[in-house]
Amino acid sequence: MTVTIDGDERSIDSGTTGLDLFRDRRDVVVMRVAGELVDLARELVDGDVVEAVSVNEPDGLMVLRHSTAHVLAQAVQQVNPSAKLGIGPPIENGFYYDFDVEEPFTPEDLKKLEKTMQRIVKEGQTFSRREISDADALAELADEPYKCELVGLKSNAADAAEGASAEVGEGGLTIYDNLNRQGEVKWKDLCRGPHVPNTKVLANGWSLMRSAAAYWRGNENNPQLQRVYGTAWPTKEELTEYKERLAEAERRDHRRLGAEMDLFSFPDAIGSGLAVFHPKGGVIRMEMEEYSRKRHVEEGYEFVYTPHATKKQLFETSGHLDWYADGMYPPMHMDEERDADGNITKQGQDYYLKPMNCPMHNLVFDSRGRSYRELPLRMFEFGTVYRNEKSGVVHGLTRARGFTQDDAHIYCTREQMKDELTTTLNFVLGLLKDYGLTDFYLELSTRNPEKSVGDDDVWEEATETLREVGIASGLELVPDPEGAAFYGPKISVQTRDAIGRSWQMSTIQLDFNLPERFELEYTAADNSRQRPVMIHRALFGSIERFFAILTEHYAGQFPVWLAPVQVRAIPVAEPFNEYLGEVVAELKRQGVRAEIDDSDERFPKKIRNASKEKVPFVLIAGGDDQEANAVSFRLRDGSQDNQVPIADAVARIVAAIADKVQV
RNA sequence: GCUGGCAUGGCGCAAUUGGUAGCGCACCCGACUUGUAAUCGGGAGGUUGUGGGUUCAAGUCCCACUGCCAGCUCCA
Repeated sequence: MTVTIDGDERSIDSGTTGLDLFRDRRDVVVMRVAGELVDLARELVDGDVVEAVSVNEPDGLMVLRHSTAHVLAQAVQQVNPSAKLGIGPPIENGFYYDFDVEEPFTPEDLKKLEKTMQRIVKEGQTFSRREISDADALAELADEPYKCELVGLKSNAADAAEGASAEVGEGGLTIYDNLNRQGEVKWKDLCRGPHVPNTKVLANGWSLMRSAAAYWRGNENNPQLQRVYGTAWPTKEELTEYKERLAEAERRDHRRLGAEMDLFSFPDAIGSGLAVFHPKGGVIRMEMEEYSRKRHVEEGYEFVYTPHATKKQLFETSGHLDWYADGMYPPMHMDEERDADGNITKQGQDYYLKPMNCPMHNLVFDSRGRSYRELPLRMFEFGTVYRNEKSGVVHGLTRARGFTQDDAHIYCTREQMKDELTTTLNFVLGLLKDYGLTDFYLELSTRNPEKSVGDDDVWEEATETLREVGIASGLELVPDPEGAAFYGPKISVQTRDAIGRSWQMSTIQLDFNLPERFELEYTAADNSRQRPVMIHRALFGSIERFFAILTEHYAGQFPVWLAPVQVRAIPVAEPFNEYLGEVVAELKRQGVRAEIDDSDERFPKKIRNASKEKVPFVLIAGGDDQEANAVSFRLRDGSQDNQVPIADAVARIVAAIADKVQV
């Protein structure tokens, strides 16, 4: 019979499997037949179009990780036969498997499980597929209540739970038996497959990472299972590299750098998720804000300031209390008066800390009659908001309970909307680039019918407008179905940082609903009353969070314009203090944050201190420099540039700041 | 909020079976000071996150609370 293998037609005997075909290619873990991933052990039939799938490509790697998850589950049930199986899919960088067990896993348990897995891997067990009817599966898996639940849900596995489609898919059910070399069944699991042919393929490229609870089928009303996370790679070298990437991310963690570099802290006395910025962090933040202000002025934004607290009514009008009351700080009951007997003599009222700035900006818009001549009206504010984030989600500066949005609301006509969105998107991207981010893509978040207000055609128009603007940008546009806020669709700018992690940055939301709720109006050219369209736009999202992202992106080595200390002058010895002091004075006159280290420490210690503080420019002067009326540069990478004439050195530093370059 | 773990001077860590809380860095004082990541000596600093309990005795065991870490759920 004839099959097509990786584009070449070949004639093969009946009964030939992928194992036979790809015997010489050790990297091939699975194959694609007519575009579908199947086990190598599958027998091919006449006319099949077959592609080898290497462990080094995404599909192959996923299969490897899925199979590793199976070995984990096998090990868990070997150690603890009463453990019930949940779901065990591959994920980015690895896999997890959920178990219902009496006692949560301890770190020692994980070590023991790794040893057990190691034995299974070394034993070279094969994954053997067998088809089974629903009824037979339910009978065979009677001891696995979660698997049985999945059997009942299989027709819409994608909805059943994240990862459920790894276990059951549309069509017939399959069970994988793990066979030892004698062909004995050592373990089995309901699974859609495919799998690598043999556990030996896993080799030494995997590792268990951590355990934690997870809700069954991702619903917090369901019981919690114990989830074990692992990672798996084609080779031990790639595993080691992955672990090194994790270590690098840890070294860059803004919470760690924030403490080390004295940038900010979260005093217990203030409360969870509420940061204070120390002087060095304050400088960085001030520079970030100042530059943003300057650019907003240039782009025609006007600046407003609004209070942090407001009466309840405002958030009833906006609808925020309907949707987000749980996420708001509880109300403060004000102005109530009682007599001596405790009877209320004056009704009080509730005030809330603001979780959003938009209602306040609407009130500014509505403070007087507006003309079409004023539109687009662009209001900007560094508006500090407070949100009652659940205790378990607070995370450094990236998820705080109090933070400052660089928030703008643009009021315009429907005709202006598209141009305005285009301009805004370009402005946003340009500004992010100025802060040193370069790698972007867009995400289009569309309506969630369960969590939204407004008419369909209005949503449709808003969504299509955003889509057109997104496509016109030329950036990749990724759909985010049902990800929109209740009042309108949004486009968000995602950025990848220096070590490849993506972050959601700016959001641009189109909103026809709040203008309606606030009954905002302007007078059009024909003297009619018209409703403006509102564009919500945050660029950093939150300044605190952007601060954290930049800190991690730069690993604390900020570009000169943001660095808390831009120049540290270090005399080789005490006699040169005065000479270097004059250079520092000149730099200060030019607005540079320069300081001299005239402490009693010895020279090498001063170099070390400057290095640990990640100061971008270290200026050194000794006898050679003084004679030449020069200074020597030492940069953060340890490189040097000796005997640079003072005027040149100053010019170089001033230019590096003005050009916002990294050094 | 849920599950698990953790909490010892400013920071990083130590303290045997429950038995006198130590070390390094930073800080203060003194001496030293000539070319690229740690000069030497001395000093000060902690009722061990908070509140209860068990015990002759608690950093260590138990309970509650607060905070932090990981994951889940959530994220306007």
